[in-house]
Amino acid sequence: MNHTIRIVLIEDDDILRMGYESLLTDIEDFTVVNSYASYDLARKHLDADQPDVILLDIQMPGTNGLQALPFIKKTLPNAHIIILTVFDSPELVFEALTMGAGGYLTKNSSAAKIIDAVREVSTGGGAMSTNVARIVMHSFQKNLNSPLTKRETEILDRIANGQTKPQIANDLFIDQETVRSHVKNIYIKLDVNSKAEAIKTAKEKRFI
Amino acid sequence: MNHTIRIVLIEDDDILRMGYESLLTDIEDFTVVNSYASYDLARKHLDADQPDVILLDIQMPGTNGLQALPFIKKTLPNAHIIILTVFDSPELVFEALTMGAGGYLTKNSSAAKIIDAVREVSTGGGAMSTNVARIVMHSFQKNLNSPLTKRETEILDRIANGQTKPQIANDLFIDQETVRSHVKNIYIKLDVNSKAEAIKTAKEKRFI
DNA sequence: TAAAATATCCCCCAAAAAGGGGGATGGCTT
DNA sequence: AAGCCATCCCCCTTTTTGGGGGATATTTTA
Repeated sequence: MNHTIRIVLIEDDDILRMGYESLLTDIEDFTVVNSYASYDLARKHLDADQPDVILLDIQMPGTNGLQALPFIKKTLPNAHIIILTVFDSPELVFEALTMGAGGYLTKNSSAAKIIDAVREVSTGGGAMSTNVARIVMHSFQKNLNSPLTKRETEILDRIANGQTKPQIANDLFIDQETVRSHVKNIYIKLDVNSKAEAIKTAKEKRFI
Repeated sequence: MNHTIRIVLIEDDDILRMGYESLLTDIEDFTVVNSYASYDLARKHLDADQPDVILLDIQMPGTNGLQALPFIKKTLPNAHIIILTVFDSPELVFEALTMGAGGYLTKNSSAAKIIDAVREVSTGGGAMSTNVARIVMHSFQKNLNSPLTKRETEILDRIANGQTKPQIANDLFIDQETVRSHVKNIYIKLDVNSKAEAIKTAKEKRFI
């Protein structure tokens, strides 16, 4: 199959945009159908462009990349979007990920990585620069030195999922009073005295 | 700096293990200090091996990779661990991520990807095969067609974090009764009638 | 512009849950 | 033998919840 990957660039920096365009155009099965300096400029053309992959800058004049993402997904549900950014703060990364980008590259990514990423997302894969991967993996990592026992962790986890003590007791086939005892111990260990505080503390310290 | 990256392989498949060893040994700044068919065999040697990077298979006889991970991290806190697996189920991926691996590769990864991954994790970066990246990114992606309004989502999110209505009211500078109204509407929209159900449903449908 | 959705607030009520205190018991590990 | 762990029991008050019935002003959308 000699299917050409149709690419649209949305990047406000002229130099970078031309750089990407030149880089990607040189790839045999890539076609850069259009490139724009902002989403506001791109918007009315996207439908006609019918891109398979959109390289989308976050910081842009007017509608920024993250704001544009939902609109793009509505207009072109089948397009794969790769976020480009110089920032790599956890907050921005997670916000971008929740918006449903197929890839997230920091701008220091090498040419080879960018080309790989385009190919990956166009086939439904995921692409992440190593900075982003590190941030994401760190967010998953649990604290291995939790003061909580297995049972306590199990129970606090259920509390964090909104279960009441009676429900938890029922699910775990133990008495409500047992759950209560565990909760008491959890509160002592975390030095808190309410559900909300326990959840907050436990999440901050990655006990759950 | 001509620092050699010391690598240990723990992989029960003889062919694969030798394949990796041959592949990695050929890299100038890589040294495969040892390779083992199981964690149980590797355990007593790891301290002497002092690896920078450990390639760790998940499915193994005896202690499997995920079970071994906490022990390895305790023995060698500074070693970077790359999980190798043929499976790529979300459950396994997330479990491995919570254990604190620095990389997660599926076994269909190309030689180049493996070499890249070793280099990445040895410098504290993250490495993820595209399959894994896809799974992880999908887990973050929120449902863009949530029936909940911004305010309702905000409130449900706080409920999911264990906050009570009075606390939420206080934080948002609104009346408890207002919070109550929103909660009522949330329950109607989600067709539930308790906190726990609302959280469960909203998480399943990725509204929060 | 008119209708719908949204965000805000008010009252009634009973049932449920939470949290603080005080225990006990058997099992397992160190 | 001492500690931790998981299990269960009782006292008690306060807080929270959820179901019902509204109102009103702003904002969005059709």
